[in-house]
Amino acid sequence: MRLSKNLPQYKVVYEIIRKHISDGVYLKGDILPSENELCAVHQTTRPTIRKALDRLVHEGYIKKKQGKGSIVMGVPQGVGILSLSGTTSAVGQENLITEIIVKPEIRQWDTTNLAYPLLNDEEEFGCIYFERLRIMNKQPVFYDITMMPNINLRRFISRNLENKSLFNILRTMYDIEVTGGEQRLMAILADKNIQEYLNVKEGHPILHLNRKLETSREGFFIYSQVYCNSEKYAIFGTF
Amino acid sequence: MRLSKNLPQYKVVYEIIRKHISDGVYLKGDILPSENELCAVHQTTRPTIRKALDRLVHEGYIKKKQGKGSIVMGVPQGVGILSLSGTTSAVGQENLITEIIVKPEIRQWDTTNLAYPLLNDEEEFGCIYFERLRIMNKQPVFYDITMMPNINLRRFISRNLENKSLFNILRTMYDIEVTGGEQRLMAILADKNIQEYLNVKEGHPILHLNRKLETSREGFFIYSQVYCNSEKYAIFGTF
DNA sequence: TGACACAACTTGTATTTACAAGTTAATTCT
DNA sequence: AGAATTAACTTGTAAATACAAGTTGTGTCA
Repeated sequence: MRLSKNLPQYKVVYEIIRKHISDGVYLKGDILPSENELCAVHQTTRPTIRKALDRLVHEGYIKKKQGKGSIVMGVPQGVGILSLSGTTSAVGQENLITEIIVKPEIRQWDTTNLAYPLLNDEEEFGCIYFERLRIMNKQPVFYDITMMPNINLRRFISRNLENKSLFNILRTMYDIEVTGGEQRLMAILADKNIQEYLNVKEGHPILHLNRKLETSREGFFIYSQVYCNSEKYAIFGTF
Repeated sequence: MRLSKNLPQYKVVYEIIRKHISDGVYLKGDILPSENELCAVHQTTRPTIRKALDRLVHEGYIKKKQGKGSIVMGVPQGVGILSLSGTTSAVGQENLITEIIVKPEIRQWDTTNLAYPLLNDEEEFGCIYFERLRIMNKQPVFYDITMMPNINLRRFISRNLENKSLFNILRTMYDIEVTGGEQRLMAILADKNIQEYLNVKEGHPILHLNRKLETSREGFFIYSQVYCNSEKYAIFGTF
């Protein structure tokens, strides 16, 4: 895959700075080079640089202050709730292990728990289905079911989801970016299944998210259901 | 109050279009006048118009499509969860009644349930405190406690919160906009207090949000705790 | 009639230039 | 030395211009 995609300049700049922040080249509290310096470095003009920075501001990587500069905030802890960055970065990567309960496989859509109607194309192509369990400090915290249409995702079912996040794979391997989405959120009591996976007793309150994620590929949506034991690890999110 | 605030042009344009959408002048599915037309109408240039539209896109009021135009999406259903638009617009205003449990009053901070440390100034000035109950179709759904520092909010405690949302009052009366925030989210079991207010039995799962909202006024944060009976009205949010 | 090509739209990207406004540190004056 | 001013930064706003790229309907040609 690895399409070298002719990105517009401002996105190139955005990607570079973004990577620098997530790689720790710039640390929280640091001040980025001034816009004029960035112009010089990337051989472009202020509006272009500013567009890149706007995006970083929007996603929470930096904050700007007139007269001062662009202050690095670090990798955002999820926008909304567990949202644009995926579960992995929403809780922090430390001590997080992903266990695959059901490996990615192609099967029919299971619409019983789906809060959203399926599009025709989606129904036709079938779905890629998998279940994962996220474990923090030996304690299972998230149990999630993901479904997405089997459209143009070659070799996906053979990919290893354990270490890399789903969003990263889609981003780097298939040039699919999650651009937004909607979710329904509720508190429920753990059923037998959940009790087992999340290791909780009957009557334990569980956070349930039913989500539909939108991507940069038109008509390609990701459906997921997340069950979370929020007893020790409350979900944290900025917006 | 009512400071006529010298807004920059792009914000003026943004406010006008935003109002047109929330007032129903433009309906969902409509296509906005083209950028060039908007330039003519508002006597400005494309970069300015585009900056206004960018913001509308970002907040979910419109979507843009190259070659086609700007498509109206309607008033966004909350960004993240119950977030930038406040509870009122997150669940839709139909059949929503707000009952004031504790009228706004000035008191000391109650830090027992607060997940965030207070700043010195905030502690010093004391806090404006109130509790509200949101009722949908005669069913109590949200119970929320709000605290904010008592800084430069003249006459706030005498304002009527029942019909207008807190965010609207802050926006129109004090020129304070909520720009973002962070929240912790968990599922809990209703305690005695919650059982009574939300009219649920013991052992009922409740959605609990502990939030710190950031505003356009530096150093002014709003702290709120929301308890939600998500049995019938799952919280819906886009991001 | 049907398919193709084109023209007239739309938004997307990029440069250049200019000035306003906030911050900071050095300099100057008292 | 201390306070006030200033100069040199920073980001914020705005205009004018150009071309690229996607969409749509019109028109022409077969």
